[in-house]
Amino acid sequence: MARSSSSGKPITEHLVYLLAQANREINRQLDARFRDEGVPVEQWRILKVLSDGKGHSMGELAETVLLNHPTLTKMIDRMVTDALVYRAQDAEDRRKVLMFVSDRGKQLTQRLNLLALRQEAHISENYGNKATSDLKRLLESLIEKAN
Amino acid sequence: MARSSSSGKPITEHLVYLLAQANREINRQLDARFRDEGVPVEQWRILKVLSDGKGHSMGELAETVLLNHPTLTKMIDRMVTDALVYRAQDAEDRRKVLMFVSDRGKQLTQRLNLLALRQEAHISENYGNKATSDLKRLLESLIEKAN
DNA sequence: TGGAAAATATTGAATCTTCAACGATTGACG
DNA sequence: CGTCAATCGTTGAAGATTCAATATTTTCCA
Repeated sequence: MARSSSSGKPITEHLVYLLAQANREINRQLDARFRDEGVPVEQWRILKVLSDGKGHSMGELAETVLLNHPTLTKMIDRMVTDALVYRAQDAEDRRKVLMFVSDRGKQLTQRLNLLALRQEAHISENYGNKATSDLKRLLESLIEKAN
Repeated sequence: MARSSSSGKPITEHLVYLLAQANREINRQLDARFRDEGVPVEQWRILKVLSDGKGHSMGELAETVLLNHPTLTKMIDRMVTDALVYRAQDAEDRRKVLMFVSDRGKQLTQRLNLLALRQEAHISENYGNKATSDLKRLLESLIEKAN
């Protein structure tokens, strides 16, 4: 006890560490499922958001896909090169750029959605339905409070 | 209902997204607290693990601080430059490099630990003691199952 | 023992991300 | 109206991460 006061509690007991660890692990597993499609998880997020067919501005998109602006701009550049999405200028506010998903992008999105749903199902099975939904609920409310 | 089957459930309902979002947010807040010390959260993890005074090999360290080997090697290079840690060859197994924290590193670690504990306290307050410990418990068991 | 295979850490090149600065457009308001 | 500040997205340079390949040491076992 004497010595442990200076070293603090172990890192594995910090929420910030547990979140990082869980995130890393789950993200990795999804990445592994996406391997064949060669698409990083971030691009799936982008595609998924755009798949409502409406145009989304870069700013809004950056916010919801958890990337900062310059990172998103360059990731979108790559996706445009791959013909997954395209840009259009917003007529209402010409500072804005609206992003849309292409047909090719839509097809890819569906394949990725399927892989993601399989992962969720796999987690629910191994980890338990209740635990999974409890965890989600807690995360949602943590996120809400954190803002 | 008709249309939503092709678009799948919203991304905000995916565990993998909620984890990413929560992790990003909490990590950011800690980073903000570390701002004055100019130390990224990853370096705090390294310092904290090393602060038991024992030598830790690069492999073991990489595992527990959630970095892959080359990333860790280069981050350690920077920390050596900043005189926070130092390397020593393992006498038992000369393939291994053992990492130790310096005195300067120890002092920094204590300051960072304090900031991290304040964050935890702040979260517990705003988010609730029970919710916090429930969340931790669920994360721990998710991580366990995921391996 | 000797030599192939595995384990450990590092390196260099390529890729990705971030930071600070910029250009263009819109909004605010004197 | 005119101009000054704020918003939006992009860019170029710097910094960090990753992938594949390498060097070194140890382990295994024929």
